[in-house]
Formats: sequence, structure tokens, C-alpha cells
Amino acid sequence: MIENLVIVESPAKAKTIEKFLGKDFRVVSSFGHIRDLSKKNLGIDIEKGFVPDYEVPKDKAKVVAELRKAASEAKNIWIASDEDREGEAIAWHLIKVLDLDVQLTKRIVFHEITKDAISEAIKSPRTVDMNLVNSQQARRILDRLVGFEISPVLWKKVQPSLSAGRVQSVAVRLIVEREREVFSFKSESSFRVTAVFLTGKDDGKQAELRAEASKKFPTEEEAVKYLELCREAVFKINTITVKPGTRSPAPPFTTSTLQQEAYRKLGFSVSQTMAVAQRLYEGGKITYMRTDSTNLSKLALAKSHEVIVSEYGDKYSKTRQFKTKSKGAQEAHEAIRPAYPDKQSITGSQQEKMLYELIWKRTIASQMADAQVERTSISIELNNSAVGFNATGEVVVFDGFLRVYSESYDSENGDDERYVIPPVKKGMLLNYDKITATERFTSPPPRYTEASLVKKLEELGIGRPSTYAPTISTIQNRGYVAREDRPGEKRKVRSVLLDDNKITQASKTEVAGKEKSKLFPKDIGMIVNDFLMENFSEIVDYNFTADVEEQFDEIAIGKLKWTGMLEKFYSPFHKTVQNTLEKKDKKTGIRVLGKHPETGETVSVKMGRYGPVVQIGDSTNEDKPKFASLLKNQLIENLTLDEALLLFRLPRSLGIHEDDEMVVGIGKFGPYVRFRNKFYSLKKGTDDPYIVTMERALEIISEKDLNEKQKVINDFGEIRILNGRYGPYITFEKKNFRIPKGTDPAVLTKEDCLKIIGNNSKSKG
DNA sequence: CAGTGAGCGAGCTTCCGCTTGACTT
Repeated sequence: MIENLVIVESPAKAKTIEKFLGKDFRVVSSFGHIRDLSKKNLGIDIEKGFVPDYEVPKDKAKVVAELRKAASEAKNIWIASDEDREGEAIAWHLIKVLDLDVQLTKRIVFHEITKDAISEAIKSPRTVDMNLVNSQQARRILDRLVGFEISPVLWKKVQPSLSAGRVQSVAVRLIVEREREVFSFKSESSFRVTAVFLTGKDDGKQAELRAEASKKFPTEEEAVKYLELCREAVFKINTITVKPGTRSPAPPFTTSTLQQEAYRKLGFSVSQTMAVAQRLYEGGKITYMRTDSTNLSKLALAKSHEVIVSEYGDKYSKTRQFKTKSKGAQEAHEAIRPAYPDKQSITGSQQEKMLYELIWKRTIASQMADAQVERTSISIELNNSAVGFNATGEVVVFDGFLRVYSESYDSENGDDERYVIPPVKKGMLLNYDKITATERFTSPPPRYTEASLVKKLEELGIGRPSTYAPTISTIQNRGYVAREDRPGEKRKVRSVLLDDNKITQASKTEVAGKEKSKLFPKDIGMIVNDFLMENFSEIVDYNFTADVEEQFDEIAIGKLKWTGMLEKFYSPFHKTVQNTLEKKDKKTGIRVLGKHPETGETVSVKMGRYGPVVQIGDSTNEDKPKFASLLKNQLIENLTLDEALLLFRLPRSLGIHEDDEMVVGIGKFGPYVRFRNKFYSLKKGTDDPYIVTMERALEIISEKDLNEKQKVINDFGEIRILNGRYGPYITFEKKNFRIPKGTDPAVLTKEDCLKIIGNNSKSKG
């Protein structure tokens, strides 16, 4: 018999807490929820008043069995799941599943994982709060109703296996709407005039003063005119203002801000960040990584203060507690911080080190003094124009937290480099060194990255720290959106230069609209989004979650009955579902592009069985309609008639070579030549499938055939030695094995190969 | 891997949030 059994949610937390509690306590973990709505069917008896049908999922059976055993051997049972809606529900499910006594089971919560906080919690146990549990049940059931009633509508009206949900459907909506904004955006250009002035040379030294004209010029002509004025002008410093300013550090990391910064500073994807953070957490190096709180424990505040004072001195320290701003935050945990703030670095993988250092810096910086800056603005007047120049500069007087950390932003143009203004005086006359008018283009709103999408969802109060990464995976797995790159397009940028009394006009090309790892909607995502907007606008409303959250909060304080809340939501919702099923047609996103210029047949584009497809003609005619698939980056939404017609020019025959036909086309992996049932990729950038000739195709074919011949170094039947991208290797039973350095692969015998295979499998297994 | 677009029908898909491994490459 054990005296006390404490159940927490996470095994790593269990380990830590057991150390603090001593011998009389055994601490075990539930690994999150242990019970959920039945997987089959809806799992809710609506007629009886939304009675949930709970079951222990297969993968939790073992955990539950172990918990049962542990519970039966303990005198007192303490449930220390998190202090939020989900945590309270976990506690209640534990009581139900383990057959515990509601009154005798002690419910406690830890606000932080420190010895003091834990001993304090043990002193004041309570019982489970059923209002809070009911608000969780309402949340769970509402999500199930939304997901399991709308998804089947999509299977019928759009495509099988699709899904809709309170969170994912809004995430898709954001991406679809942003793409449409980008698509309809019209870029405008204007000319920005910048100057480099030379200050007077009192002591023989000339300094450069960079400034920008107070006005932009809409046309090149106007810019030239202004530069002509500048050529004759006398420049005088009109005003100088110096204003002190401060900059404050950002709060410590939450899940969302960690994901954003790790993406911007380290290039980690959202799921990568979570995986690395999980390892740091399990290794006891950081606090829990799924949190919406910016709160730091007293211990962390004190430790950080010590570190800052000893490393940087007293005046760099400023203890702060940040208020969590995000909507719907539940604050069951601390912010993400180093477990031991005095450890500036750790051992581990490169990624672990980098992420840890980021967390350390952010935490420490949050406890440091404001930076003091001095912002100088200078205005320069011209004697012959009302349009003058302005120069702004910033000097850091006291670096404060900047010494350790400065936050990154998503903004594309990195104009925020700090510029130091040279010493100047009011009334000083300046000569120009050169003045440049450069064409600037307005840019469309930026497409979402995984990280900026998380930020937006958090702002809307949609999703939770534990679901940001999975949600982003889901909408990609369903094919609604994809993370893609775009090469961008070249455009001409004009400029006018005034130098040495001469005005010259020039232009160069730059690449605009280049994208790296951005979220793009796919056709099926756009079709599903439009379908949901038409039929379930309430669910995809940006405020839907916030509205229901308000009601969950009322349930949690006993002001609203959870079944009543569900009833009020469900009856109109269910009617909409049935109405949509009965009355709405199948949605294919069809667009008629026009008439075929030669045959006059209708050309349309839509979602077909195997993906987006262009169709010429229809089945009412004598001739069967013709079909062609869209290319990878084309969308149903903005395909033109010309682009559609071009798709029918492929695949095309190049003619007969040695009795066999040679065909060129575009497949999943780009343009190809097919000959004797083998596929040969065309060279990117050099070969165009629409104009490539048989002669060139033969070159490509013989090159690849030669490579393939060279690929096999030796063939022993099951075991083969091949030349790969990373050098020679052995392949055996679909597994690949590296050949030790310094070994000539050509002389290896079958026995040698078996030895290498044996060694490698041992070290792995 | 690089196609497909005739039609029928059975059986399957799906949510959000809380937790980690167990899988394969």
C-alpha cells in the first residue's frame, strides 16, 4: 500500500514532481485525456439531451489499466491535472474510469512546478468543479457535432474524405481569402527620392547625411523635374529635433510566439519547433512547451534577476510580469522558459541548442531594462521647392535588453536598420553628393507562412497551443492548402540619378513576388471554403469561436446550462445540414472560360474525379468531350481560356523513332519524354515541351540511359551495388547501406557486402 | 511515378484537445 498517489497529465512532469514530494508520494501520469466520445457514429445521444457516449480509446487501454492498479494500491488519491477546462475534465474522467469517490478524491492544481508551489497546493485540495467539466463537455460535443455533421455533407456534395471543423475551416478560409486579395491586387509604382548630402568641412572632414524627399512622385517625368530643381537648389538644414525614446522587451515565449520566432530566426517549421521543444522539455531543460501564458514563476524571476546582475550588472535588471493578452487564454502553465535560467547553453543536438538559446535569450531579455534611444529628425529645405528632405536617425544610448535579444518581424523590407546621423547644426548648408529617384512598387498583403497563420489564429482565439501544429498538418493533408515556393517574376525598375550636375535615367530588372515556403490554397480548398461560406457561414465566421467561448465561460461559472446551450446551437444548425443535403447541387467550382476559337465548343474548367480538369465540349454533342488536367500551379479560379487551350497541345507525338513512337507531355513531376514505356524528364529551364524536337529528345534519352548503365556497379542478384546521388551504396531487401570510406565499390564481393549489411543492421537495431 | 473523365454500389472517410511514443525514410 502506498500512502499517496498523485496523477498528473504529463510523464515528464510526474518525474519532476515526484522528486519534490518525497517517499510518501507516488506520482503517475494519465498521458492527457483517457476517455473520449465513441469513435464510431456520432457518440452523442441527441434525443436524450446530448448524452455523450464515452469510451477509452484503444491506445489508452494500457495506461488506464496501470492507473487502475496504482489507484487500488493507494490510500489517498490526488488528481493534479492542469487548471483549465480540459484539465478539469481529465480529472472527472479519471474519477469515473477509475471508480473513485468524488468526495474523497483530492483535486489539486499546481500553478508552477516548484517545491513551494507544490507543497502549497497539497495543503488546499478541493473537489472536482462540475461546472468547469460541463463547459468542457459542451466544447467537446459542439466540435463533434460540427465536424461529424458537416464533413459527410462535403463527402456527398464535393468529394469523399474531406473534412470541416470549427478550427480547420477558418484556417483554410484565411488562406483562401488572402490568396484572392493577392490575386486581385494591382501594384502601383511611384518614385522615391533619396539623397546623400555632404556636410560642411569645418575641420577638413566631410560626413555623409542620408535623407529622403518628403514626397513621392507618381511619374518618372515628375521625378526628373524635381531632380532638375535639386540640381540648382541650395540645401539648408531647417530643423533638428532630438527626442528620447525607449524600447521594451517582448514577453517570454508562449507556444505561438515560440513557433513564430523559431520560424523567423531559425527557419524551423511549426511542427519541427514543437518536436525539438518536446525533447528539451523531456530532458528537463525547459518548462512545458504547450502554453498560452506569459507568466513566469517567482523562482524564475529571482533566478533571472541573479543571472542578469552577475552577467551585465544591476542597471540591466528590471523584473517584469507580463499580462497574457491572447483571447481565450487559459493559463494553466507558465511561459516557456529555461528550467534553469543560469544555464545559458546546453548540450544536445544542434537544433536543441539553437532553440534553447532562443528561449534563454527571450526569457532573460524579458527581465531586463528598457533600451534608451535618441531619435533625431532633421528637415532640409530647398530654396526653390516646397518639397524638402527629411533624415531620421537613431542612436542607442543605453542598450538594455537589446544586449541579449531583439524580436524579429515579418515585414519584408528590412528598412529598420538603425542609422546614425552625423553631427550637424541648424542653418548648415549642404551640398549633394548624389540624389536618386527610384521606382517603388506597392506590394500585395503577404501570404501566410505556417507561423504567421498560427499568429492569426491565436489573435482570433481559434485553436489551442496543443493544436496549432496538428491543425496546420490537417489542412495540408486534406489537400486544402500546400506549402510552396514561387520563383517570382522579373520586372523593370526605373531610376533617375543626379550626380555631378548630370541627370541620367536608367533601369534594371528585379524579381518580384518570389515566395518561399508560403501557404497557398489548392482548388479543393477553395471549393470547400466557398461551399462552407454559402451554406455554413456561421461556422466559418471569424467570431464563431469567440462567441461560443463566451458561452462556455458562462457554463463554467454556472450561469448557463450546457445542454441548453447545445440545444440552442444544434436545432438551427441541424436544419441547415439537412436543407443543404436535400437542396444543394454538387459543387465542382465549374467556370466557363469561353468558346473554342475553331470549333465553337464550350471550354470549361472544374474539379473532376481525379483533380482539376479542363473540358472542351459536352456530352450533348455527337463528339465526346475532351479533357486535360491542370498543371501544378494552376488554379481553377484564375485559369484563362488561352492557358486552358494550351493544355490540349500536350501530350504530343514527336514522331516515330526506330519503329516506336516518342511522346512529350507534362506529368506530376514536370515535362517528360516517353519512349518505349520509359520516362525521361526534360531539363528545367532549357527544354520547353511545346517546342522540343525529336533530335533533342534523343539526346536526353541517351544521356539518361548512359547514367542508368553507370548506376549499376555490380549485381549479385538480391544484393546490388549502385551509384546514387550521395555516392555508391549497397541495396538489399529494399534497404540501403553505406559503403565505408576508402573502399572501392567495384572490388567488393557478395560476402563483403553481407558483412557491411550485417554491421549496419546491428548498430541500428 | 508520368492516366484517368462509363456507371454502379459497398464500405470507408470526419471533429478538437490533452498527452507521448511507434512507426518508416
